[in-house]
Amino acid sequence: MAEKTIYSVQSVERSLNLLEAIAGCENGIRIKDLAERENLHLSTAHRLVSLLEHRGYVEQEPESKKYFLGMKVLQLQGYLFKSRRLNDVAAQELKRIVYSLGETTHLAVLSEDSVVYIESLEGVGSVISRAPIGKKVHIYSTALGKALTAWKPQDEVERILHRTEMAPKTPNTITDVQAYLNELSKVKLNGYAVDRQEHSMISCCIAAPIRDHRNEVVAAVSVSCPAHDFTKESEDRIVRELMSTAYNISVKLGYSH
Amino acid sequence: MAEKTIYSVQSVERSLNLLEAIAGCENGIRIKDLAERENLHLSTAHRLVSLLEHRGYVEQEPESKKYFLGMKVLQLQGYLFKSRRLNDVAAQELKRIVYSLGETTHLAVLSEDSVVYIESLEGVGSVISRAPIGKKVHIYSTALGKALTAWKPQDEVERILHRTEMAPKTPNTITDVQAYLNELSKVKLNGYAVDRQEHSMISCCIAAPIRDHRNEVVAAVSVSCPAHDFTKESEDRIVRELMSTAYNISVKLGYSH
DNA sequence: TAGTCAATATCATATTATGAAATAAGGGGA
DNA sequence: TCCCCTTATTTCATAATATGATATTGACTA
Repeated sequence: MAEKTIYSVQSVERSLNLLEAIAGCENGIRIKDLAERENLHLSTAHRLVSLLEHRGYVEQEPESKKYFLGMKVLQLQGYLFKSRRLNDVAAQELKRIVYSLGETTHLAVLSEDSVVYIESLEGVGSVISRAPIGKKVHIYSTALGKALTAWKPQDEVERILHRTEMAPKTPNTITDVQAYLNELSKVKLNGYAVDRQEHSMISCCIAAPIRDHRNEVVAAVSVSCPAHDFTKESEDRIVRELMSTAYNISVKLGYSH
Repeated sequence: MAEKTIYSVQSVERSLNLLEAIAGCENGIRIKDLAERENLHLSTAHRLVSLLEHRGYVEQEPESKKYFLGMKVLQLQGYLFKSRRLNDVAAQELKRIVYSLGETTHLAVLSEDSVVYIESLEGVGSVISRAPIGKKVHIYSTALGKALTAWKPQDEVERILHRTEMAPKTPNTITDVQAYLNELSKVKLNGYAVDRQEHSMISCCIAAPIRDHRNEVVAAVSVSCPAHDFTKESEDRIVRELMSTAYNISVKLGYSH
């Protein structure tokens, strides 16, 4: 928590702002609009974006002149997995879950205030489709979110929630900070988190934390299953599989407590 | 092709260099080594990397002080519009291939000089394992590379090859620019590309181009199969499936020629 | 064909990023 | 336990660099 001094390098910050702005534009954006939106002079925006383009971070569609996010990002992402070892280690285990349970599974980490999917495997014939890798969801309505935050310091969780609008996704969604914190106590007690149609009416989800050598929760695995199949029995079966999977992955990451 | 002037913004370029350097370090890297490697003064490197850290692009492991790629990259990837649309659209079709052929399939795009995998599905019980998403491979030894470059202007392909060391991966690898260009003519004639143990002795691979509304090749799908199973019959069967898959995806992307 | 709007390029200048040097924080050895 | 050495972090004056104004090019429309 010890606050580090924050350095500012104007041109770099502007570049990152531009990159993220372009990233957020599904249909691309023209340089002029971009400059306006970011309050930059046209020539400045153009110079910075040209550089990003040259480096492959953004691409310009020749005919519309609109800028889109570039494929370089994918390459970076490829390195991310390698560097984190998580994926390599987790891939085998996820496959095993899918084979044994036939349900869709996800691997996710916490990034800033969000749950970010970093791997997913769709159950053969499963009704629940996998989330695209890189997708962000809120912490408050998902089992993964609960599993990823349950062991964090409470004040940190509160801070995240205060920055988040806890809009109800379904009638079951937890929309109250205190209620969420209570839920987290249960998660810690059980060792796993459950989403009972809180994110979507069609599915329920169970998630378990993955820990590294420091005993820190660094990721979480989940299994989703159709709400109408979610009985006490299936829940127990999934929990058993999931906990052992999460444990195996943790051990491979160096966890030994 | 008209050469654009390349702008340079020192601090931004340095930041991107640092980001990419960190990305390439599987085991993380300390600021001092990073500064040395990039020929930057320690304080400059530190300032820039701190900024990247603050923005979530890199993360510093507290005890070792080493820097790793951050999770922000995943969020960006989630925004990758083109590829996401591509992924959504392609996912269904890839699944179909896996079901019908039982072989591992890949979806890739060209980024800079490389083939980059953006989606992969492993065939149930297949010997060929899927490449990790984000992985880069050279264009000259893979069916995907051929499919992605065959319809590009020849001079562009030549330029890529001249920047690439065409090292033989197997005795079958094409290591000569002219031979590769000839191969591309065949690809264009057939409408699909084949790798006959050119990248690895254990597998063969067939790839077909995916086009968008402009008729441009924007991606390619491939099916890999064990070399010993690669008969004329299996080739035909795969080609048939693959071509219709590539066509379906193209149509969904707006292709209509 | 002229006129408009947006993208791209050039360039002098002031702002900003820089490197040097100081400080803080660990970590290992005596 | 304490000291020394290494490395991370911070500060700050200055020169180099990024900036915005302006000019040019190009594409589209009426």
